[in-house]
Formats: sequence, structure tokens, C-alpha cells
Amino acid sequence: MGEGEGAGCAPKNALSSEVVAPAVVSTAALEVPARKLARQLDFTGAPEHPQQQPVAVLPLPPQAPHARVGKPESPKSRSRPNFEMKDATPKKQKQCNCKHSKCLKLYCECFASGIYCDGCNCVNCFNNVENEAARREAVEATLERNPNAFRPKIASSPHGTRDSREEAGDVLILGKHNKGCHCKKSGCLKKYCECFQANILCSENCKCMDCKNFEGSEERQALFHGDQNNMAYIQQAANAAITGAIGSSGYSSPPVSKKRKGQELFFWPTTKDPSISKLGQQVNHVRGPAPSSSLSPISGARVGTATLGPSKFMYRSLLADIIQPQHLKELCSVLVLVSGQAAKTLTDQKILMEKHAEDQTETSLASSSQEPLPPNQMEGHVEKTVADDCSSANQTDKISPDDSSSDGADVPKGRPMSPGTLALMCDEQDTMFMTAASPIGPMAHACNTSSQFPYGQGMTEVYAEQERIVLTKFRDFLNRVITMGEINETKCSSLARNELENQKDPIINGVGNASSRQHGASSNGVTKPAASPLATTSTSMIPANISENGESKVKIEKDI
DNA sequence: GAGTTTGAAACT
DNA sequence: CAGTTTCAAACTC
Repeated sequence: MGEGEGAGCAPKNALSSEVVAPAVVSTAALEVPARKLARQLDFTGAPEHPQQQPVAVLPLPPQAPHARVGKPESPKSRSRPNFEMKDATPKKQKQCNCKHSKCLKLYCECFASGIYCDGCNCVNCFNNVENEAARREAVEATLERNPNAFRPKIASSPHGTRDSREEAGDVLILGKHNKGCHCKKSGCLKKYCECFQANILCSENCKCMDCKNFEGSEERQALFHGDQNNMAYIQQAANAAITGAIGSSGYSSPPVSKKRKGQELFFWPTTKDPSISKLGQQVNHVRGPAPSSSLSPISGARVGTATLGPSKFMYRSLLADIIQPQHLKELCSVLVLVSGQAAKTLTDQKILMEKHAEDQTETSLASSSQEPLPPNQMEGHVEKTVADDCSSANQTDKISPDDSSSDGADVPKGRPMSPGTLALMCDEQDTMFMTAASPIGPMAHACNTSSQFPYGQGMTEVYAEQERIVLTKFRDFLNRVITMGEINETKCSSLARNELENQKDPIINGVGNASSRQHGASSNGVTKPAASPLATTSTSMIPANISENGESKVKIEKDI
């Protein structure tokens, strides 16, 4: 104990400083038997990182970025244990309502989270500083029972590829419940389900029955299709999904295999989430006679598609699907293009002016402007800006000579980009930006163009102009995206409304089509609109004027 | 807000 | 390890 106290107290203070009052009992505090618990009591960290990631997620964890993971969780809702990593940030402490556990069992959220009760509505609470001894004892007992009791229940999925996030919509569904849930009646679509509550998909670790919390689940999608803020709607959807599938006879889940198949086919073509593996399990756990007939995803179709169509509620960005990789490629190409054009135009003008001036002064140097001087000679004339230009690009190569083959694979070497372009691309190593698509012809042009500039001073202006144009175009692009997002927003809300009204008329929306992805779905004309922005596709994504410039792209390439 | 449902935790 | 009980959150009315 002595040891324990020491350990416990010190850290505790330390913690207190970092977490306020309520007391997160730090791991340290719990580290009573110091060594023994040391490792397990790391509830602090855990929750927060799991899914997050970069992304800025969702996870979510999920997440996500951190913000990660958005959650369907209503603000007021208090979830059960803290495995909701969603906001890992020292959440506002939860307030338990324990009456019989003295807040010394995992039933108590506070205790389970490793924090002291503070401001809770519990009765006969021992989870506080005053009862540290008892608490400690309880912790030990708990750990004895389950060494991982205080560890996060959600672990990042080993397979948590970025793709899964993508598939999931926007939410990061990368985590995986370590123990898995054991739900029987909630379809894992209610917060009774730890997985659902944590905003993650059920995994192979789960032993739930009639699970609908898997990737591609129509019910699940339906659930997330509405307004995120409309809890009532969500619950209604959840109920519909659950009852729809369970039916009057208990758990008659639709043939999962089939369902999945279809879904993967139509909705989640790129499935790789571990949850998939659960498929089999689901089948196994399905209780009751599985409607043989059923291959027809009736319940699914009805509840899922019909009810709401393919979409998720768990924060499905309105921009989802609007911006496709090709759009970005295109955008980059166009930006580079216009940038190059601007540079060229400006440079030509300058050259002309310069020439003109030189002619007037009859300086023999005039000729030098025609062609680039040899490197060594250029130094004298060429401004460092020029050097900056290409060197910056070169630096990139230098930095990752090897990478160039991968990341910048398609980026032609020695083809520096304008500052504006670089600025836009600097954070994007993604190959998507560089890959194929459009031949970096334009870039080359841009670079060549700039490298032709013998007049350093002019370069600044050129850069300024390039930057201006690039940013302008980019702004236009963003405005378009915003507009599309708004359109989607409008459509989504109206769609949700319609679907709610149509719930009684389920069949209409054939599953088949549901196909498509999220909002863009087009099975029933209704969603069509959402697709339109996409339909216009790439070109439409680019500001009109840019598209026009695109025409000149050809021209420029020819010039090159 | 009371009552019910649900599923994790605890217990046998 | 399986079955049962306890418990508190989630949910319903």
C-alpha cells in the first residue's frame, strides 16, 4: 500500500492538473499495485487514438480525425461505457446513476472509464477520493477478473484501411470491438450495442444475432440516411430496420449471405473491412428458421432501400462522391495549365517589352533573352526566383528520389511547378494528383516556360500572376463544390422527407438500384438529382472558364 | 418521469 | 464455459 499510495497519489495529482476536477483517475491512481496494474490501466490513452487518425476522423474513432468520428450520438445521450472513442477528448464527465453498484463495478460508467464520480446522480457512491481504498480494492478485483477491464474495448482495426473508411461513408469505422458484442434483439443498431455505440461495425469478434451493423447493411444505411440531428428519425429508422428484418416471428434475418452479396455488389464494391468476415457468423447466429425463400432481400430491400435509400447518416458528407479522383486530377491539370499559360503570356509580354526596350537601347544582350543561357551563365541573369522555381521541384526529387517513382511517379522530373501549383499540391502526396490522367504536359510547359525566363525580376510578377490565377481557379472550383454540396443538402432533406412518407410503400424502391452509392443513388428518380452534380462530372467540376482553358491545353501541348 | 428493454458485467 | 442474475443505460410511452 505504501507503494500504492505513493504511486497513486503522485500521479493523481499529476493528472488532476491535466484533467480537471472530476477526476479522471489516472491510470496512476489506479496503479495501486503499481506494477501489476500499470499496463492495464491505461484507459487514458486508449480511447483517444483508436481510430483516429489522420484523417482525420472519423474515428472516429473513427473516426476520426478527431474530431473524429462523428457520431450519431446525441449530445445528451450518455453512452454506456466509454468506449466511444469518439470524442476521446476528455469528455465532459459522464454522470452515472448507479444505485446498487456503489460505482465500484464496471456497470458504472465512471468507474469503467477510470474516473471518479463527480456530479453524478449515483447513490452510495464509493468511486471518489474519499473512498479511495475501497475503490482501489474494487479496481483490483475487477482487474483480477478481467485484466483488460479498463482497457479500451475498441481497437483499431488491423485492416483498418483507409478504404474501409471510405466505404463506410465518412465515418471512420476502423475500430473493432475487442470482445465483440452479443446483442440479440437490437440488431446492433441501437446503442445497447457497444459496437454501434462506439460507431464501429460489428466484427468477427461479435457474437450477435441478426446483426445489421455491418458494412453495407441496408438497415444500417437506412439508419444513417436521415438528418443527423434528428434522433427521432434515426430511431424510427432503426426500429423499422429491426422489426422489418426480425418480423413477427422473432429473428428471421434475411439471408445474410445474400444480402451481403448484393450489397457488396451494389454498394460496397471494395469491401475489405473485417466485418465482412462476420458474414458467416451472422448466418450462424441467425436464430430461427431462416426464411428460405428468402433470398429475396425483402426485408432488407424494404427497410433499407425503400425506407431510405443508400446512405448513411453517420455523417455522410454532402460532398461525398461529388469529388472524384479524376476531378482532382483534372483540377490539378487545369491549374497547372492555366498557370503555365499565365506565365507564358506574361513572359511573352515581358520579353516583348524587354526586347523593345533593348532595341531602343540597342543593347546586344537582347538576343540572350531568346534562349536560355547555360546554367552557369544564367546565374548572372536569372533570378534566384527562377532557381527557386525549378529547384523547389528538384528538391522534391532530392528529398525522395525513390519516392518519385511512386508518389511522384508521374511527375516528370525536372518539371517544376509554379509556386501556386506547388502550394496546392505540397500537401498532397497522393498519387491521385499526379497520376496519369493528364499528362503532365502542361506542367512541363509551365516549367519550361518558366525556365525560359531570363528575367528574374519578371518572375516575381509571373509567379504572382500564376498564383493569382491558380487561386482564382481553385476558388471557383471550391465554390462549385460548395454549390453542389448545397444542392445535395437540399435534396437529401427532401428525400428524407419523402422517404419517411413512403415508408409504407416500401417496395417501390427496388434494391437493385439502390445501387449506387449513397446519395447519388438513382434507382428511383428521386435521388437522381443528387447524382446530377456528379453526372456532370468532371468537367462540370471544373470552373467553366477553366474547362475552356482545357481546350487550350491541347494547343499548349502542341506548342510544347 | 416512470416503466420497459437490452446487453454487459457479475455471479454461480 | 454455460447459464443466470444483477445492473444501469437506452429506449418507449
